[in-house]
Amino acid sequence: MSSSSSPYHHGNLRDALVDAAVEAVREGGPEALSLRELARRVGVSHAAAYRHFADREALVDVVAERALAALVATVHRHLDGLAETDPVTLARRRLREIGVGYVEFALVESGLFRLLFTAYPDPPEGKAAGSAEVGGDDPYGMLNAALDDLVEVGYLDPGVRVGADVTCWSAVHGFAVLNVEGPLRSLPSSERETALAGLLLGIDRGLGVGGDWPALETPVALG
Amino acid sequence: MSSSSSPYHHGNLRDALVDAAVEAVREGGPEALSLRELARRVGVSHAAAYRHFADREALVDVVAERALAALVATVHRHLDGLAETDPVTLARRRLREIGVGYVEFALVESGLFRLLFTAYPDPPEGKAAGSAEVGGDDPYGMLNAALDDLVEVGYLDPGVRVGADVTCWSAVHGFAVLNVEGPLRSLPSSERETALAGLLLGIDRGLGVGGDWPALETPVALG
DNA sequence: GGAGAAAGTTACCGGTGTCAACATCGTCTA
DNA sequence: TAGACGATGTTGACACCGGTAACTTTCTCC
Repeated sequence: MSSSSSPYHHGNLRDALVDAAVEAVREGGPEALSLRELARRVGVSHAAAYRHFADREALVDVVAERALAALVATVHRHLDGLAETDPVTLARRRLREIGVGYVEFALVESGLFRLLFTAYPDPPEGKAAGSAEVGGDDPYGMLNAALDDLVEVGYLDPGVRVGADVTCWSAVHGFAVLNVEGPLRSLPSSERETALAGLLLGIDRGLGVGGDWPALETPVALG
Repeated sequence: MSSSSSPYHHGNLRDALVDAAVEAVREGGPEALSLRELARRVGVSHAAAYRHFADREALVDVVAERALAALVATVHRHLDGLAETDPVTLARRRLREIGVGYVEFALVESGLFRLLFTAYPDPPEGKAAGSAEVGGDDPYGMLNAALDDLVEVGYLDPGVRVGADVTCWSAVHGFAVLNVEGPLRSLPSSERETALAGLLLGIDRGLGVGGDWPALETPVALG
């Protein structure tokens, strides 16, 4: 009497819960992640989740990992779309596309983005901790790699390089936050794009070593 | 028999609730703002609050106003501490002190800061809406005033002026967010200060019209 | 001195996270 | 092959939360 209807054991509840959680967060942000609601959706009793997650936070952390991976994927996609021969221009456009991808993800997947930054999987911090850090699979690593490239091709002064990572991250992240959940959230998207273009241009110009490089001409398109 | 013990009517429940709410948020952030807990603290039944606030959100909005006022006050305090004769240097240092004050507030009053940006009292947006906007009593207005000053004294190119407001706000806000609740939250404060100094220097340098202005020398001190 | 509004109260509803006790199932071993 | 055991899922409770309705007390004003 167990074969038909619903089996007592779900089979892979954990994965099902995570999938449902990701979906819920995509649609309603972090505050839409309710264990009971998830259990309901998956067709399981409200306490079942505790066999797989210590508490709500533990599930949030797993969703955050997924969100981070998705963010990295979006940025990578932007990077891969780059066709450019001149190494200096390529490096500059790389940095810029990281910013565009970051902001695009924040706007398109705002639920995941918001959750990600209330539970960021442990920080870059000391910059010397983890092994695969620079260039690794987090936005900060990619940013650092891009900045190092800019130094290598001679566009970025090594002295300026030091604080550039935090500055770039701050600017782009701040733009994203202000536009996703902040006071700029109802800006028309055209204005938003020109504003972002201006910001990225400011970064590019502010970083340049002062040579006679022409400005990057490509417009910004989000989404 | 109403004079002693506890009078049926509190007297000024509304103010008491707001005060208690501000205190709770200062200590525990937005998620610590519970109507029932507040009612308990003030010594009143849990439903009493609904005579003064439509719902929780309404109280949050009032706290947000207070938070905004406190933020503005902090920035103003930094601005008032400026003694400088040269108009260009003064304008540049004004812009910088706005950034420092903003970040300082975010770090010192992190609870209020976090609440503020989940319920920002309606946005600058169209830039043409409200009356007392530029130079008014919100950080965005102060920022715009400072940038206009920079144009007036000849430090900032009018063409660059256009997007400068969003860029500056994004950079400083992003820095604050990353350091308050984000991946940089456990950065040692000395590193934090040098990072902020670098960011503000980047802004100042990126905005400069290219004259022979010397770099601002003052270090950043938070708190 | 009433009438009526303002500002409290209690009692309830549905929602949440979390835990303890119990039921069921697969699996591994005596 | 029988049975024990651990993994997994269920039920029922508890303590919170925000919110509403109905009732009571107090203040104010005519």
